[in-house]
Amino acid sequence: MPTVRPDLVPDASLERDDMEAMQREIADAAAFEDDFDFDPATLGDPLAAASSGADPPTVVGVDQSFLTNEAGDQDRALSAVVAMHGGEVIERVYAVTPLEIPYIPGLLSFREGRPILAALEELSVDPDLFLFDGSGRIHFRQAGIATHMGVVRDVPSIGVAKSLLCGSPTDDTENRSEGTRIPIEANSRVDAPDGTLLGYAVQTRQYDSPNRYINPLYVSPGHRVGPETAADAALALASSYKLPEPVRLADNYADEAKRNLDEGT
DNA sequence: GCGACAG
DNA sequence: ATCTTGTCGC
Repeated sequence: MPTVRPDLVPDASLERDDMEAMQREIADAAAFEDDFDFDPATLGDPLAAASSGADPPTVVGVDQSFLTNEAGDQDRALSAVVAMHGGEVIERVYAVTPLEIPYIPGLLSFREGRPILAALEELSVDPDLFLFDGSGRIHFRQAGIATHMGVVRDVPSIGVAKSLLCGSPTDDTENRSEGTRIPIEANSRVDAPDGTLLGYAVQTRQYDSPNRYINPLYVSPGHRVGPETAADAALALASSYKLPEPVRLADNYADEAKRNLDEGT
């Protein structure tokens, strides 16, 4: 899994304008349609995959936690990576790297991209698909963190966000039933023609009760995955929880590794 | 000037 | 993201 586009590796020392210019380049280089080798039908049920003889893809979830120094400032990012194959965790790695810039909406990958790439260096298995905690094409310049990382490594990737950065749902997304997907289209805030399909609000889980409900996930193509497949994958990989299993476990692992480091200090 | 804003 | 107890509902 080499870095195919070293020229697009996020550089936190760039000026804002240059970061945005790079994001437009990334969006140009990205493929927002299916282009992968594995059979997407094998994503959900490992049993079906096994009996069909198809080899399920190695799916890698990525998430971050943050470490603070003595002064109480967030100065390091901890990137956690969990690799799964046929529903089983086959590898977990993490990396800690210094943080260079604050969180700025739209420029997340310039804050978290380096730590993520550092963690991916530690990974020994070959990923077939990345799942990131954040947006892909649902982004002002169609280059969210899932798109950025996917293009740099040229690995199919999907963005899974818990809230909507930009774009507009074509319908009410509140309190929908499990399995529902509502299109998210480009609006005036997005660098794409109005109405361009950017992704979906996907309801992976829902309660039965009438007086409480779960919010949807905002799923979008990162690279080499179309919007339908991105939504399909999120639904197939979410078993008992709202988040798809690879990202949920990466989430847990990021917290666990952080706790272990804090205790040793 | 006002509003919106992944993690 | 992170700081955090209790509390509501199944």
